Amino acid sequence: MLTLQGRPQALGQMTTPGHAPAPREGDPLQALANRARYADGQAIFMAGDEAVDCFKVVKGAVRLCSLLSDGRRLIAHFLLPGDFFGFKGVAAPSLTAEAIGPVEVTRYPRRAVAALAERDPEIARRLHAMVCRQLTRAEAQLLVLGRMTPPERLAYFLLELAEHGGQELDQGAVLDLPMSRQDIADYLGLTIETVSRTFTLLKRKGLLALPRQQHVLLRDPDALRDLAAGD
Amino acid sequence: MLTLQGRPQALGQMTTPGHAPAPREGDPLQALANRARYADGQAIFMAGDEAVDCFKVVKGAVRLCSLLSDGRRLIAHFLLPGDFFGFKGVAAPSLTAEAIGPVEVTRYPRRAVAALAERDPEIARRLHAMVCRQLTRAEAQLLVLGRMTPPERLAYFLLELAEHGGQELDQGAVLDLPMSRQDIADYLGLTIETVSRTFTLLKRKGLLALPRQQHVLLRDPDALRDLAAGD
DNA sequence: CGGATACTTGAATGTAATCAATCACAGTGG
DNA sequence: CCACTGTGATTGATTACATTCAAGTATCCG
Repeated sequence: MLTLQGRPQALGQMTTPGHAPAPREGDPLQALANRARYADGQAIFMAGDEAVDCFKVVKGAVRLCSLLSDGRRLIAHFLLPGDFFGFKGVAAPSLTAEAIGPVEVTRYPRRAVAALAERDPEIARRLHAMVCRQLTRAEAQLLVLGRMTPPERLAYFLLELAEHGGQELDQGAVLDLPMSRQDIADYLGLTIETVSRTFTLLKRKGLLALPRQQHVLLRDPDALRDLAAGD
Repeated sequence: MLTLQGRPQALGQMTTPGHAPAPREGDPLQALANRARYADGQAIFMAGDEAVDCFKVVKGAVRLCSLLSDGRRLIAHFLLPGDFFGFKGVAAPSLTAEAIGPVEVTRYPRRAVAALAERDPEIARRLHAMVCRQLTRAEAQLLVLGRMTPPERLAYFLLELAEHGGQELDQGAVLDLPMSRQDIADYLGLTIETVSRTFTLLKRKGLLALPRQQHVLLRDPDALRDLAAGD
């Protein structure tokens, strides 16, 4: 019932080649691109501020989060290399984007993107498809936060991350977690302790191993999939 | 920090006049419309099935929900008169739409809507804006499900409902709840008992009154707003 | 008015949160 | 190279709170 979407927000097949800043002919969007870097924890944009740019992650990871005044935090999305963000609508963003570790992004001026979408229906279609995918993704996550147990949530998270890479994970893929346990907790609506205990639980059950704190070996992807599907 | 969006998915200002089936000249979308009725509990479309139509609620209420195989359910959205649904992307819907009580909807054939959007950039823009609003709404709800307490969740729900009507609620608006306590529970990620107890709690605190089971009088909208904002 | 359903309330349980300490690890400087 | 230090992660003990199980009560409909 719960199906994981691969590559949640791939807007196209732009395999940005390394660090070449030259616009790629095939993609009019890429002509608008420029690079930017952010340090660990730095805000890329803030909820409520006027949105001036759209982004694509090139290197590193980004979190999109909401914050309550008493410090409670929820991370709505993690963005990894290849993911686009900040493309939603024209108004001010409702989420804050922050760098997880050093991050490198491509930046597209919002006005130019909008103008391009006006002229080029194909671009408009791609932007629309992107937002639709994000919505589907968010809806799946509502079920996770509203009705799933901690082990189910963690399995969901790990598989989502694994499928982003697109790698076959049937032969014990090793997953690299760029984010902290606190980030994972804030993504899954749990505390850091519960995330830790749940890692330990899944380890004891033989579903995964933790060779390093930031590395996860998925020992039994099928069992994890069953968990993540909630049945 | 948590801002409620009024009229979450108003696609236009189509003030559909009662039961007139005639297409309205000003709106090319309306030319595609036809009517349909559904009985209480009836599925309008099912997650996974091919999407053939888009909808607008005319009368009654609709729930969009996910279901796990063991019966756990989460309602992602409630749709009320004036709300559009089923407009997301071209693929199969990820949520099931069900009638809450007898429902009357306008139906737009998906193919025709897509074709219209191809020809008419203004329509495409409206569709895009609609999906963006839904995404923003879903992101706000992630925070609710992931980090808020039961009273906060209920206050959020009630205000969201109140603001849908667009009425000024400063002078004790009476709210009509078309859905059951179980529906509210499945929307807020709680059990039916917790929803009930939370109603009682807010009643004791003087924030609201329940003249009938389905009617809520918002006695102190400001306090409710503070609760819903989580601070 | 009767019966069914939906909602509320109560008591007990279980689970995740909290509070607190220990452990592992990366980075630094001796 | 290795002890030292600070941060982040894990583990343990306790608490708080929503869930579960179980009556009771109100409401709606025929």
